[in-house]
Amino acid sequence: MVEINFKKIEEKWQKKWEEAKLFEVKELKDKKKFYILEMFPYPSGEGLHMGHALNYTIGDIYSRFKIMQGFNVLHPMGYDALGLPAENAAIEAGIHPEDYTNNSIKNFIKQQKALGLSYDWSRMINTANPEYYKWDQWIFLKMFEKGLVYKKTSAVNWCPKCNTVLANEQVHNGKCWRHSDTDIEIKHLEQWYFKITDYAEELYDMINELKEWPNRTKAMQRNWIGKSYGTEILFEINGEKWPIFTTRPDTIYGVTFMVISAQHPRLMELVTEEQKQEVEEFLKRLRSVSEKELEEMEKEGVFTGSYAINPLTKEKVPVYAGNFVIADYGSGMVMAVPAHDQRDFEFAKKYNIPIKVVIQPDAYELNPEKMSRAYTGSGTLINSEEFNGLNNHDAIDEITKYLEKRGLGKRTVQYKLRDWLISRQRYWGTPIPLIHCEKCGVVPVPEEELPVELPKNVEFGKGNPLETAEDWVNATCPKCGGPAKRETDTMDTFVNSSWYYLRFCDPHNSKEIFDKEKANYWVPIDLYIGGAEHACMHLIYIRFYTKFLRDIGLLKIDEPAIKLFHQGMLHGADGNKMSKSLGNVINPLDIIEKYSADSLRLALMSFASPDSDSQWDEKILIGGHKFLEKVYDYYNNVEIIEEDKQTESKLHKTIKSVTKLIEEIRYNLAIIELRKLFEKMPKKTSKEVLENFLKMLSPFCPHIAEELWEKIGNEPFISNSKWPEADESKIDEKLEQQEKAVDSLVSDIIRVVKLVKDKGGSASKAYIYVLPDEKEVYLNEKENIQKRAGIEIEIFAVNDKDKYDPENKSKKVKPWKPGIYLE
RNA sequence: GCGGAGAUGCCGGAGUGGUCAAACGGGACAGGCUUAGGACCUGUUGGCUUAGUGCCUACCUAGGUUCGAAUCCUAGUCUCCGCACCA
Repeated sequence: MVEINFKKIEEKWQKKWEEAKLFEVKELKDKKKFYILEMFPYPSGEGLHMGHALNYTIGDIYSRFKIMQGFNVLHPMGYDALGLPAENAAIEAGIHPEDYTNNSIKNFIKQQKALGLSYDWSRMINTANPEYYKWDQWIFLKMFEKGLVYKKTSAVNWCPKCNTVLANEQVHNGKCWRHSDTDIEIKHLEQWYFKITDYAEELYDMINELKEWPNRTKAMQRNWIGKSYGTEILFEINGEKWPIFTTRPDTIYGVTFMVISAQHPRLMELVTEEQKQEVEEFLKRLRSVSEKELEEMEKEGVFTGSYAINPLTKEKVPVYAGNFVIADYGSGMVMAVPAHDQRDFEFAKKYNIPIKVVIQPDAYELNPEKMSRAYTGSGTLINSEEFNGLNNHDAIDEITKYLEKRGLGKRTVQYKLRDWLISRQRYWGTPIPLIHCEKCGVVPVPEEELPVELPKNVEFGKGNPLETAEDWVNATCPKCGGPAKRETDTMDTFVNSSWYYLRFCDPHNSKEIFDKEKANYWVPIDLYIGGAEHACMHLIYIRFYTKFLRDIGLLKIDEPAIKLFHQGMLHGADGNKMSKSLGNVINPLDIIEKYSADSLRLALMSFASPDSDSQWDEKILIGGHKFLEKVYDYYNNVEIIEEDKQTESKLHKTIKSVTKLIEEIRYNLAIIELRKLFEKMPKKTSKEVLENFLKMLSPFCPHIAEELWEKIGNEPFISNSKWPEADESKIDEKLEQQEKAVDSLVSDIIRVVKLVKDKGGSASKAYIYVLPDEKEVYLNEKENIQKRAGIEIEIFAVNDKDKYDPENKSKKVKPWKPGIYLE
């Protein structure tokens, strides 16, 4: 077999694609568009890792497939360049984040090109570029204008490693999403928020419209947004009506106390003089614990000194401040029914608060004295005045109606989703375009002054670096012209990635965020590919932004992406997550160097289905590499003939299945189909077979496909040639059957030879007896059969007069099941 | 606690009512080629049995539906993942 210089071939075609601007696209009205996007990377100094390579290859195959199918394919790439890791890495390396980031991007591009990815590089974007983040600021101002931006002081999540606050979505299990070893601290700070909760309802309800999103992602989003139906009930405390939210109004007669969140902004209004000290001590203690510890803490609380009046019973119940009530869910205060809620039960036991049973299960009788846990099941109402005897499910409705009639409450819907905390006390992010004026208060930077660029001269390492840029901080108030100060918080980097897909439609527009017509030509994204870990972060934010931009008239779509695809996690060969400390990291570039980009692409798609987790396996890589060598070798020696019905039949069957499998992103199976076809391609075959096999191979292994396409006498490029269509009339099941019959004859001969030899006999020739009308088929395959079975054969029809058949084996012959006699 | 995914032969991994002892790859084994090894080619790879056959046992466990189940239903076991004091 000849040595193949994969590297030379790959560089040759990468250059040609680039020179031909093969993947650059424009809006073409008469062509059907297809927008395919992989989640853009955060360009770290480490360069491309295997997960990136997997992600991009999945997208690239689809993109190439769609191009060949005649779609106008937008397939862009950009860099999510702002963010803390770059800032930290830059500080560590002693260089400016901008230089650090630009180097990383250059490195990324080089590596992505080496993979042979079909991007329209002319549309590349870099979010750290002021021409990009200018539009982040522009959107911010639009939101500000619409009242979707606000500032509030509250308990926030602080990551001591990042040195900044985090959004709710970025706290995973009480730890920072970037530092899984770092406990989140609770701080009370004034921060900027986006009012994403204004969109909670639509974000929740429209999940149903996301027909081609993975179910688990939709489930996670539903869970995260957390819609629940319930009743808001007004409790009077100190002469004032306080609303509380409950999903169990049926238990209202069982309320024996109330709990207000320790983080509630109005908590102190309820605290009496006598209880003040105790409450403050409690709060102080809570402030010193991390979020994680808070979650693991026992339910605790202190009496506030105030009493609430139950609107139905008129009973007075004590109000406690508690550590287990969430300040910004519902109204931050709950009615506590210890008999029928486990948390309330534990709290009541701890503080000796009475327990009142109001729902009796059908099977037995509850005794408040003897209960060891709350009864949360269904049953019949007792101790509930006129509602006694009602089934509790009906009571939910009845009691709510009763309350509504008297103006004491109403049906409502609550969401778990919190507003998006976007303030970050760090440098490498989009500056918030606001100015603080002593006279005028908070004043937005006028649109025409955008972008507010990041100042270059800042000091890193002491709190928020922006505060050290005095020239920058000191500004004039756009309203009164007086001295003022710039906002030094920057925006969460998730802001940048929330609308980047739109900028790709018109990346160099300096006049507006994007041309509406261009954007509306390309959107929505037809196929969006990325990791599942973004289900409750990026994928909620991008939906929110899309809806907002629609509402200000820029877009006509409701959702950013039609189909969402999550690639599986690629683990190291040892089954663990690839990590430097475990030493199981495989670098894509090393593999490209040692084997080839095509081999890597093939391997990445062969480990398992692209959406399931898999392990790196050198053997699969080598197996694929060998396959490509065989293909190359084959095309260099194949003899082209006019027609090859047998293989063409197989070809068209394969076209049918491969097309479907690629469409469904089941690339691993598509590759298997191609391998099966190749296995059956004979030394002499038709151009139709040769061309179409290569076409189908080309999305997976585009370089070698181009090379061999040229070799068999075609003009470049196979990359934009027409995807084959299955011709049903060429699929001949009879030929397939014959092929199977030949296969089984071969293995039958081998089996019988072995049996004979095992019994001490010998066999040097096999006589084969077939039905008369099958004879020709077998004769045509004679050489093939001899070679494969490793024995000389002679074929007779059962009715041949002069056949040699000493044991009368022709008697056993059935259709496509020849008789065999060995000598 | 809530929600999601899954459990298939030595391994990876297809298959989701019959055409399934179950694709494809890897490994192992046998044969060919070769001075030898590698590479390459051919075949075998649940058990028993047989001149290429037939039978039995199999797709986490236990039941069930069906003429028929790896595939559907019920219960259970285990694994992975996400969220989690959301009232």
